[in-house]
Amino acid sequence: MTALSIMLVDDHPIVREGYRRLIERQPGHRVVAEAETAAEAYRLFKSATPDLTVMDLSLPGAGGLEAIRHIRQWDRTARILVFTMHQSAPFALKAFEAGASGYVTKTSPPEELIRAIDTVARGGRALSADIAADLAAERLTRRGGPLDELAPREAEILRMFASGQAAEEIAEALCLSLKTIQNYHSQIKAKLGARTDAHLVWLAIAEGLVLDRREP
Amino acid sequence: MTALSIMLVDDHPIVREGYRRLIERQPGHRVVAEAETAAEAYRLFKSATPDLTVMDLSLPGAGGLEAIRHIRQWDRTARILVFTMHQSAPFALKAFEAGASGYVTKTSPPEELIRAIDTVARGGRALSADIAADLAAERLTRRGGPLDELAPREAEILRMFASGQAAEEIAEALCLSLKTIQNYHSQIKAKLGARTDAHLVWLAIAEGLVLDRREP
DNA sequence: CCGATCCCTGGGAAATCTTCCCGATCGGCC
DNA sequence: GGCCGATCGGGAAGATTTCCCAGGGATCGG
Repeated sequence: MTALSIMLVDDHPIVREGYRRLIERQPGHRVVAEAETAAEAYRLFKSATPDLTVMDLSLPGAGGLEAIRHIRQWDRTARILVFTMHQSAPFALKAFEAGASGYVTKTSPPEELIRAIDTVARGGRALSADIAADLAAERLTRRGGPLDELAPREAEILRMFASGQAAEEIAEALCLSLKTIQNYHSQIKAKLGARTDAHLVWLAIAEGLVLDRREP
Repeated sequence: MTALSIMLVDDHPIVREGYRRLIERQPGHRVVAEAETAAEAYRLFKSATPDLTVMDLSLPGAGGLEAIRHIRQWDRTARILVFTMHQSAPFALKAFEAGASGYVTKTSPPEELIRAIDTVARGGRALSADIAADLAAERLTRRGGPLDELAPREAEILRMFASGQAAEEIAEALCLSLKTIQNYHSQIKAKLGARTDAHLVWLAIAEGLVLDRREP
């Protein structure tokens, strides 16, 4: 096999520069494309067809998760390695759900990124040690997020509420009674121990139910 | 004068690597120290006494702003250039208030960082073009951030509310009537056009009134 | 000094929302 | 079948929100 072709997706040119130098220091690794936005990533992927894509989640416009879904929809065999600053297990889970094969945080030592690239290129899965530890702790303690307490419907309504939708809008969107939404709202606050709507928003953010900046 | 000595402060090793290579490509620029946390930055500054410090705002533990204040408290002549992903005029203002001499976003082309480093080293002030445009637009249109609409008291109450405090708690903390807080709350929502408390929290986050993760 | 204006503080009253309790249905599971 | 939890909503008392209003204080131009 010849060189491994790689596409970089990150909205910070200087940061891309750092990745590129680091990656191309490895023999047999070539960066063949660089994209700044989700749309550009999708477009470039189709023309460059890299063996592997290294993608940040925080992108202007549609977020990185959207980009991953689009690319995977176009090529189900695409290997995508998420490389992001978000040191959050919920983000990592979302990335894998969207179709990523790896998740490495930018706080990791450079060797970890290199190792993850090789692993993912070989068809494997890679996960940052810190995130892996988080997930393990979550599984062991059975309550990494208080969200486990919530029924699916409750979590869904919390997500909509925390993202700013009014109770009436949620009711309409879900074809439910306003009263039902209000009841859920009270129940969710009670279950999570939130005394305030604002507190509820922070909990939703902390659990990765809603994303603070644009999206991933 | 001999070489310009520079300290880098950023919690991502790989990102620091990128900066360092970029900076040291300039003749007469030498990176003499690298720090990952605010505490480390303060400690290293005292021993390395760099001519200029390039600092990210998102640091583990105490944030970058805190580091800037500490360093400037120790050396009022310290030249600090903030280099961060936060493309937000309020963040930039906070940085300058804390004692920074420059603010460049990571979305800027590399040359802008180089130019800013030289400007700040020479005793000047530097500001990213995008942030400068934001500030100008804010001044011109009188509402770049919707928060300009708010009276100081309103902003204060919004901050407390958005950070999760209940109306009653705010009233007690400020020695005001609960009714007053409730009235403010309604008025703030009306002024900012927020239909929902959650929406209000997002606005407060977007304007940098409250900080999502740790601090800047 | 005077009026205009804005900020800060709160009362009143009607409308709305929250909370708590309750019943109903439906699908799993023992 | 019986039990349990998830989902969906009504009812009523209590709390909150909203809108309107008002007085005091500060500032500013005339």
